[in-house]
Amino acid sequence: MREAGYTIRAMAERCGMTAHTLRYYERVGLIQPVGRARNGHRRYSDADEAWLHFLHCMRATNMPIREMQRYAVLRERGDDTSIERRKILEDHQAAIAGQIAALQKAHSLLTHKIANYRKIEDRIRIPNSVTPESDRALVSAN
Amino acid sequence: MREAGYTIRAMAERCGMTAHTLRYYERVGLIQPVGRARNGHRRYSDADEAWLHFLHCMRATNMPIREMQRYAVLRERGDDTSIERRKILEDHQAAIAGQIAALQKAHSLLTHKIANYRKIEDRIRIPNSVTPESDRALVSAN
DNA sequence: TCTTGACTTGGAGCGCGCTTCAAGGAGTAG
DNA sequence: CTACTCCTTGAAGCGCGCTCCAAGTCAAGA
Repeated sequence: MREAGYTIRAMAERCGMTAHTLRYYERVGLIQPVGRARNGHRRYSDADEAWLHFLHCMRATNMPIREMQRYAVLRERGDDTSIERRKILEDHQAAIAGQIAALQKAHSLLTHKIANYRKIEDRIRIPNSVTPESDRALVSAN
Repeated sequence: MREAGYTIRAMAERCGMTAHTLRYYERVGLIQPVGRARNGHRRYSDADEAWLHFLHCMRATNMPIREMQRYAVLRERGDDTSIERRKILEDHQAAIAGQIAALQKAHSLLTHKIANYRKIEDRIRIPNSVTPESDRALVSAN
């Protein structure tokens, strides 16, 4: 069975999802019913791939499935839904900015904590060393 | 019932969690059994608060509960678990870096898509305007 | 005394996003 | 023909992280 388009397996690999997930996305309306080979097997187009990549990117940044569904429905309705779709994307972009901020905060917190652990380890490796005044507060601060 | 320490409600607010979540965290061992007032109500200390803030920060950056449990257990075992704990934090920091990268990629993708939607909207507002050559490819590219 | 409200517990329930199962069909190699 | 692989479907199941429920205790206020 040749015929044009990617098999579900191939597309799953290309998009970094599983075949299960692709069927699931189709079932819940995130992607329109996919073309079929004569034997009934799905055949994905390049357009499908682009859309799936987009979906993957949105999911990977924690857009809920429900929101993606809203977007997908608008997309199917055409260009006159542009403003609503843009709103969804802008909201999600703002959500992303928030996530980035939280992650950066945590990242720098971890930098400090990791440095502190190194100090604790030093103290253990060199048992009788004198802990500098300035570090007294840090060490063992969980 | 006065007595020292924060009520569960107060602590929940301070940490941006619900009282339910605080009990849940205690139940699954993320936090040691909390002190009690004479009537059996929980009373949280400042040390509890610091730890809960840390937990909150880790959860907010998608550290799984299981991993936080591993960390909590090591922390209770004391300073000789420093290396293991540091490893956990370093791994999580790396995970955070990965998340930030994915989010930034999505953020810039959205910037482009949003700009494109604006173009579509312009075309609709000024029906007979000429779409510049350079934009032909972009417009309607979902 | 009665009510109100904040807390306690163990256990059940829930929403999300998949993930797996069971049963079956179609095409290919030996 | 047999065996194997890859696909199909509808439906059930699952892991996570809460979230809520039911029933009870306790203390303060009217």
